[in-house]
Amino acid sequence: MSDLEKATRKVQEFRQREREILDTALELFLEHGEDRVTVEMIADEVGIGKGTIYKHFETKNEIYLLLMIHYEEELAELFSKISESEDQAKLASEYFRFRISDPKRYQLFDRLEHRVIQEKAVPELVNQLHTIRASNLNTLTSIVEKRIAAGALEDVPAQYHIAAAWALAHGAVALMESPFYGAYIDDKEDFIDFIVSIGIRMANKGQRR
Amino acid sequence: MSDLEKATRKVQEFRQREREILDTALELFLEHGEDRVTVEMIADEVGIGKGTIYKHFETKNEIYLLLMIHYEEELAELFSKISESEDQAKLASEYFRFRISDPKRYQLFDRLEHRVIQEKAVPELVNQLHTIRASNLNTLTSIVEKRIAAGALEDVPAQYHIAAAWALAHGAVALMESPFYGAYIDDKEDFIDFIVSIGIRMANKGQRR
Amino acid sequence: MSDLEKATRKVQEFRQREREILDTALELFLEHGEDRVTVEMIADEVGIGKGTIYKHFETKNEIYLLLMIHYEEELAELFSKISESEDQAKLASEYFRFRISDPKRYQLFDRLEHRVIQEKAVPELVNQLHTIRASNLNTLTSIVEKRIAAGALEDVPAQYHIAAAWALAHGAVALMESPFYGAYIDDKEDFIDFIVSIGIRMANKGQRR
Amino acid sequence: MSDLEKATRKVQEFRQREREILDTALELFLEHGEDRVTVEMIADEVGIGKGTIYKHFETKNEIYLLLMIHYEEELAELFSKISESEDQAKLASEYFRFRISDPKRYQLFDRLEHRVIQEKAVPELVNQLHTIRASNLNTLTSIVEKRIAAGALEDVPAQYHIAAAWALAHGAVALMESPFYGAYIDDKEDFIDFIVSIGIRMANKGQRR
DNA sequence: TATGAATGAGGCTTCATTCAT
DNA sequence: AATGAATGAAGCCTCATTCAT
Repeated sequence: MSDLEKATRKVQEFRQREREILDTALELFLEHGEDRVTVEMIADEVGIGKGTIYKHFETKNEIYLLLMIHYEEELAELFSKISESEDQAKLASEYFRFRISDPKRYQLFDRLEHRVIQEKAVPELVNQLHTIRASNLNTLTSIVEKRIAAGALEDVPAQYHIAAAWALAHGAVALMESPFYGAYIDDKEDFIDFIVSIGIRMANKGQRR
Repeated sequence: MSDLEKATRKVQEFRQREREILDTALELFLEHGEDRVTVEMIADEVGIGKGTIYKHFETKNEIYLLLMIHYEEELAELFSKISESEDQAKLASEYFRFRISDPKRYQLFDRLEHRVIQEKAVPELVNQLHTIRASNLNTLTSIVEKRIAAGALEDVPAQYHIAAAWALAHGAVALMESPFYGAYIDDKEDFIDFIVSIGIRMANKGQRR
Repeated sequence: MSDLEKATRKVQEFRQREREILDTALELFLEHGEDRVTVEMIADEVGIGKGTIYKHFETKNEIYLLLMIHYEEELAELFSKISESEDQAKLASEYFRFRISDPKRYQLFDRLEHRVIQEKAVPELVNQLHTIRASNLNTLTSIVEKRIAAGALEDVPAQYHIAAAWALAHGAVALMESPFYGAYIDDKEDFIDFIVSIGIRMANKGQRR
Repeated sequence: MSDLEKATRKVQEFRQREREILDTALELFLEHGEDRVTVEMIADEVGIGKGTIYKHFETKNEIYLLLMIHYEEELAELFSKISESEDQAKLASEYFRFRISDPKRYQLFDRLEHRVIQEKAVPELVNQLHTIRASNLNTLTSIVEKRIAAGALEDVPAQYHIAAAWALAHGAVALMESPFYGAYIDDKEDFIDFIVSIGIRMANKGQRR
């Protein structure tokens, strides 16, 4: 094996390990709650030393943020795939679906963002996260604007459509995940259908006030 | 003053102090974030000793829960006032309005509940909280059922109407409070109008799918 | 015992404990070197818990600085005693003597100051330390100026006399304390006499260059 | 190129690299303070791997000591140059001048020596350092003894002359380098002249006590 | 020989809770 | 009842050193 190949492999292994740490951290955060998970727990679970984690990430907060950024990047990737296809109308519903698809993760990130912003930690990464998000939202906005222009959607600012959908999805997630409110709804499948129908209705044919 | 009067007064003072501690704690949590607020900070702000707080509450988690319970009790009180009046149609919108009225507080409690349940702390109080909530929801449910029966609302399980409203309110709060998404909406007043109109529409005239 | 007395006693005990921590810390620093002494060691030696130390001092650096400040305050006290007496000529030699009297402590503080300034730690306390020092130097300066005016000392800026004496004392301390250079001098008593004679000569009758 | 030449070159390159590491380490220690400089920083600055440093030096303490030894060797070299010349009277003043010429380096080594001795690290190198120093001091001592015999210097043990000069130089360096005391002297050039004149006086014509 | 990923002991600090007064 | 000093478990992070490649 050439030196170059060796070096490449090393770099890949390093990246792989990083991925492994992040995946494990996410799992543990979801399972035990972010407060209960220590850096040492993550290291133990991955099967590496505590110090190794700090070769990859400067602080625990950086782990939080990288997780969030990856999430937002997944979304961006999804968007870029759809954008290439002809059926751009799907974009909005895919966005909605993605946000709702892994509610526990979504809620975790919601809490983490609050915490990280509260502590004013790693502001560069927070900016990066927000930049990606903004880009995703822009993509979405332009799609929605086209559909408004085409008369398919009520003529309010495109942001309103998106924000309302976001809010409904966010709220639905919170509800289903809540130990209390989740139990209040018996047939979740059916309820989700109901929510989706609302989402569609609220976009399409509203007559304000 | 008789011994009884004295005792009564003492009890009242004790209650008053409890109220004061809770109010101060809430203020501090909202201002600095629940993680940054120590029991000592609360005691200092109230002007009492740290130990005194532990005469009133067994743990810090108990403070969290009592705050949440009070919130839910306020809501119950509001309900009982409205229930006496003839205009029960107002109930749903009042519920909605109350939930949205102090978004920071609402979100704080949302985070606290997650934490407290995660840690399986003070389960009796969690139960109590959930009992009050259930009662409030029941009140709400029966109102909504009556209105469905009267043909004023779409005929889906009453819970769906309530849960959908809850979700929309919850999501709208999260959106407006988010440092990122909040900035995405320029004219918040107008957006709230839009959301409210959706809330009404989604209850009234839906034609599913 | 009245409540006031009780409170007073408590405060005194608290002060006493603070003193105890500082004394113990100093001893340990001198014995094992500042790098080897952990906060836990200090706590153990005093016979208290680690956390208790942090009721008295915010950081370990604060302990360093308080120790230095106390040292400088001792010196100030000595000065104020002498200033009241008629024989102010003694002041300079007392200063010299004090600086030289506990060489290990002096050197410890020298190292600590370097470290603390390097780390830009607790700048308020550093300022406080420097303020006391400046005051001590001012006292000294005015004495020396009077003696220059009286023709007892060579007419160079008073600071030169003081700084030269300081430098000689500082150097002598370093020399005696050095494991290597200290061994280079057999009869330390006699050497110190020699140094002192230099100190006197250098002040009195110099003809520059 | 012959194998011998190759080997020789390799050895030279290895030596060169060692020199480079030490130079870089010194620079970094002076710039950021010895506590803040990690082995990794040194390696990065030199542009080599961390592990490579450990091919040259067993521990970080060894780096400290080699730096100090080189310093003392520079001094020895200076001495050997002067010793060959006729004007041996210059020796003492050159010693003095050398010690004072790079005060930051001098102080760094002073701190490092304390630390290394405190930790009882690499005692062989400490011995080596002290051996070179002793040799330098011996050279110096014999010169001074000749000048005493010639009546040029006061008749006290030669060590006293040397130690006094050392102490004065050491103290002067400490004073000028101190963030506090350094600021106490306005015109440093002039003050150094003053100190030097003292140095001369204290050697030449003293009348003890 | 050169590398740099991995290690883990060790240090500082925080804070909910206890308890003697 | 009120106090606040004392506690110590627990967490984050650093960095000299090792070792497999």
